[in-house]
Amino acid sequence: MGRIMDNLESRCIRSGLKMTDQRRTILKVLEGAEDHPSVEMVYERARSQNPSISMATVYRTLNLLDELGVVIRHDFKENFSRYELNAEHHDHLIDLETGDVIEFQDGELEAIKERIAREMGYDLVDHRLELYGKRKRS
Amino acid sequence: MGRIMDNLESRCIRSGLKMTDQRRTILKVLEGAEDHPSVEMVYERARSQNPSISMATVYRTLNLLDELGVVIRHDFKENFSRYELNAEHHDHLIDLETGDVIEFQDGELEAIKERIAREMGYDLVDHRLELYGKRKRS
DNA sequence: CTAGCTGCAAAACATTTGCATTTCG
DNA sequence: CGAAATGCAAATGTTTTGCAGCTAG
Repeated sequence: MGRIMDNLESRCIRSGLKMTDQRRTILKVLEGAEDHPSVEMVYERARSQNPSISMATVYRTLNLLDELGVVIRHDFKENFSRYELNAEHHDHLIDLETGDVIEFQDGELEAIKERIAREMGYDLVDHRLELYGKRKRS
Repeated sequence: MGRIMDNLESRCIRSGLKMTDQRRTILKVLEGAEDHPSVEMVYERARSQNPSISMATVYRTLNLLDELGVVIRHDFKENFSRYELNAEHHDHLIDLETGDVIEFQDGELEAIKERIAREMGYDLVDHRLELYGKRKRS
């Protein structure tokens, strides 16, 4: 540990955030997450490490981190949001049967997105691509 | 008119839906929409043609139409849903400055989406691609 | 010390639902 | 007539916020 967390922490501090226990805990939860946790999940995991943390703080913190670009907020076809640390760009494939979220990256795809935006007279600021599928039988 | 609406209506009837004034009005609103209206907007437009229509009915109807595949529900990066008639497939570019939603279609892109899902061992059931951009200057 | 955080509970929003009544077929 | 649809108001689930007290820097 240490390396990544320090980077995260210092990035937050450089952005003018105060480092409280709650925030440190939330960052640690995000760091350790191998999935794309919902706010509820971040809350529960944080709470198990540090019971004195409230839902409101989790929401406020995730919103801040999102604005700073430290995390990415996802709104898949569900009625709640999920978050993940903002690492290298990738897209998502959602398994419709299990709800699993699988990451993937495809250079050709990235190039095409850029091209399309450009052709339409736009600078691409952000984008999202989600594939929803069922595991192939046989 | 007539042609499209009859198709819509008969499609609904064939699916076992009763054709009420409210539903006819909502279908007409969707037919006339050149944008991607929110539920609130569908409600207001429907209401101006037929004041005896309630929000609950708009929600219930749009959900039904979505299940039947008559409309497509979009959840862009906003905190509400938008709907449009289910015509030929296309993706969306959202203008971050004006909020305008622009449709586009790109065959190469479609092929790549299929390929990626296949390579990962999935059958593509649904997908969404949204580009968020700012109009190029100069 | 004090701007910024926090917890709590209440509010805000979009959306759904229970129920009594009306309507389509 | 009977199943399905409607309006209304209340309930829901997620996310936000006002406020008084706490804490990092």
